[in-house]
Amino acid sequence: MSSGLGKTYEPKDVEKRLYDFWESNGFFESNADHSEEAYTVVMPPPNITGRLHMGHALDNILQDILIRFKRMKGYNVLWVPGTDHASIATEAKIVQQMRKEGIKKEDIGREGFLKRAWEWKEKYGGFISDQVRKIGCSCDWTHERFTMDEGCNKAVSEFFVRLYEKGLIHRGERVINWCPKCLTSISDSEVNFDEKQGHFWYVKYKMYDSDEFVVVATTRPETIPGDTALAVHPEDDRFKHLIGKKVLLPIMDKEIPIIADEYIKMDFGTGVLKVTPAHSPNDFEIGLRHNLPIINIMDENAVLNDQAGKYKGLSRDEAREKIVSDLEELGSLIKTEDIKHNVGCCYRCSSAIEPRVSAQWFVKMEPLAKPAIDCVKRGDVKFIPERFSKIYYHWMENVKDWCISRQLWWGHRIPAWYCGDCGEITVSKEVPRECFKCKSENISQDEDVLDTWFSSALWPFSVLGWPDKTDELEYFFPTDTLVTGYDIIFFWVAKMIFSSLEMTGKIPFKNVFIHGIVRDSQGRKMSKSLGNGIDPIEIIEKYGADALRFALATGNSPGNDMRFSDEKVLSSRNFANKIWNAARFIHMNINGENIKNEVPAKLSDVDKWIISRFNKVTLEVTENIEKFELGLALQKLYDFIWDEFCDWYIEFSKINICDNPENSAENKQVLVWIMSNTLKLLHPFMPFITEEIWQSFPQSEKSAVVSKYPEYTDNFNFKDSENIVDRMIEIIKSIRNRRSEMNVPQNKKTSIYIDLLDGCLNFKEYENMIKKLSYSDNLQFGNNFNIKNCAVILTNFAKIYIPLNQLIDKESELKRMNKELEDAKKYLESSKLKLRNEEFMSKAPENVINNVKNTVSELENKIIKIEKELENLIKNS
RNA sequence: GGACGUUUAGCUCAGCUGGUAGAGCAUUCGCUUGACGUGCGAAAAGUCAGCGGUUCAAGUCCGUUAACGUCCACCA
Repeated sequence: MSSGLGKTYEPKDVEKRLYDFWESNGFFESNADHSEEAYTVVMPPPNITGRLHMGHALDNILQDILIRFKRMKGYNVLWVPGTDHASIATEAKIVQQMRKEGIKKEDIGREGFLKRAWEWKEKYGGFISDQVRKIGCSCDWTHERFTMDEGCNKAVSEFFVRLYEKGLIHRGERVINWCPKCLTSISDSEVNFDEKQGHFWYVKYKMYDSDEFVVVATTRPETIPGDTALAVHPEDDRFKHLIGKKVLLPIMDKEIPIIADEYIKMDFGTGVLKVTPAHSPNDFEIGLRHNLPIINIMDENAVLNDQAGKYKGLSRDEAREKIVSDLEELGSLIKTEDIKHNVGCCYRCSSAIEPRVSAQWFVKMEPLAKPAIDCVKRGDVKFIPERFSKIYYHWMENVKDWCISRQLWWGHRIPAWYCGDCGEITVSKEVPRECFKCKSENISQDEDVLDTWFSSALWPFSVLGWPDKTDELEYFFPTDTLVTGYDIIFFWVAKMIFSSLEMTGKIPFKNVFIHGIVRDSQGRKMSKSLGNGIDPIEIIEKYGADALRFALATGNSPGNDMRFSDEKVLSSRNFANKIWNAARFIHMNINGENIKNEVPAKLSDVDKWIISRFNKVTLEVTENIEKFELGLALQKLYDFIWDEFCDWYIEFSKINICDNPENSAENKQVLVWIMSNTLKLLHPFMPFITEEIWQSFPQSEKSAVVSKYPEYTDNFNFKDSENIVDRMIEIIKSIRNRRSEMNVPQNKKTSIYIDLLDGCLNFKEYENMIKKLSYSDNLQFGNNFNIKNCAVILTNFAKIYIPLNQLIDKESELKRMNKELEDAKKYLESSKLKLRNEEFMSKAPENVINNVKNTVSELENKIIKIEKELENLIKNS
């Protein structure tokens, strides 16, 4: 950029060019050269299902801030990007796409389908990397990975086989969550419970050998054909005499036993439970305890099968209707009650889950959970904010076995082969030629694929080469920080922790930095069905990536949700423009001169003031980022740049450069130096604009990306100068304030007389600055001015007179002064009260007491002055 | 049924280890000031949800209540 450029920052002109520059220079690349301490982040791989949404943008931006910061801090930084095959989600998308073409999965077969899926992956995976680049993420593309690439496949097999050999993976028949629409099993984490309106049907079950009957309350009469017992509590006096006897299963004309089990709650429903082992996890357990038959009455589409007798062929909803009416006809239905109850639904398609017994693969969780809990308890893995560790514990401590097989095609095929002869299972990393037991070659691989989280669980180390012992694994692992949303703690974070401990013996990451979700301006979750989603790429095209980044990072506090609104982006864009123009101003003034980008030897108080302030901001921002308080850090940079640098230092400089054109070299040098270094501080947050401007000034480094992050130094603490300039600002502000209160327009200049009460301060050097910035055409310093008809401002160190002649309204001035007096007296009283309080005096720390003492003496002075001025005012009127 | 979060200016939210509350947007007034009107200067605006406690001192720590929100569990 140069001074000849436009008044506004145009992100479109720079973003693509700079990203290419960074990437082609290899600034983001890293290797295990052991040069410096490593800092590693693996990107939570976005699903290849489509475009990135605002949540991804937030997640990636937070990572990029940390990564760029650490890189500039001198770490050997590795940020691994990648995408997730997202088994079920992607498969559903492809099926949906195929449906539009009138094709079914079965039409093209497994191979044909996988071919299509890989084409999908190429296309959408590419979109996503492209979008990640647009956001400005400085990840190492030479390390880009995919959860189904060769290395990850190898890791998945290794993981599966090792767990299997250890007895932690097994295949078995259990009641699992079956989605009749996705046609696959899903894990417990993938079931959402939605409250739905339903009914309690009270059904009569007649005793087999008497006219006595019991009543069962059920929400699912369609499962009656699968009932294999009724159960009551063993201590329930109402039913004790019936235990062991048989009842007639209505509509099926079948006898089933009444059993006793402690699981039954006497005070719930009628106290009698119909046991349907094939269609309820709890009933399945009861069935196991009592050796009950397990009758699966539904097929994969949740349509009733042969076992349901005459109800065969009906969907579960049709069957419910039919069975209820049949029961009614038989007189077995006693009453129907409306109830609200929670129904498990598929997290993807929202259809009601059908608990269904089937053969699936499971990971035994208990032995894995314990070390995973311990490593967080020990603090090896830290959650930020800390409260999320509680959620993690709760889940880990109650975790059930993990169902990992899915009846899908897109994903990692289960590395297990069944022998057609002896029926044994061969589990192997390599494709086996024969059954390990009977050596038969008549073997076939399991048709199912693995849960998508099975491969994501390995992500932090599979991307570094595991299971091979690579240099990268040695050097970059464990990774440092995982950045992710709280909505994914169970799905992913927990699984990575136990998998890593089990496979590598190490934690996967030291910190888990949790952020909230991005909501719309009304606080609603962004969703497709609501149509309130905002596309981050559209925002970038309209306002620039830096504006998007600023909007998402500012005011963001760990773990909390945030709202996204146009106003926020707009003010972010304005901030970018502000910086742009500050730079334009500097360029206009240095006007091609060869300015050294360093702190000059000779400094004015104003120079020292801004350097000192910059130094403090550097310290605070660094500390904030290290504590993951990114929103706070950014806020401080914003305030520093806008309020201190632009509104004051640049304004001071204008006057100085104008007054001493031949003597302003140092001033220009400070402008360039502060600007350059502030841009560095800001670079992790707004990489494009900072780089663009930074490069326009003389630099010894090639790019802000690889420049050294500024550091706090004691050499730049100029307390005295800070004090002087702060007071100067106070004087200017108080004059502006008073003028404004009296409705003096800015284009009307006034005289100003300043009586400095504090001998050690000499503002004369800055006379012109004060004069111009307080809209005055005549400024005088002196003592004991005697000026009539003027507004008087009293500060702790100065008495300022503004003659306003005809403008001054004595009435309002009197009123104002009286109020000022009153306020001061009030404040004085409360301060004095403190000093009289013995406990305060004995217990409060000395500096607090001194502060109060100072306040008291200042206030006392002020009150005397105000009273005197009041007297003058009255005398003169 | 458990757990957690939020409650601060009209709106959206900051406020770290306790020391008389801040920003952005909106509002009002004034400004073609030599980078920026995507700007400059100024103003108004808060019983920090209620109650109780600890403390010399509470927005901040503890307890409790309420409203809203989230997660977990789930009984047929």
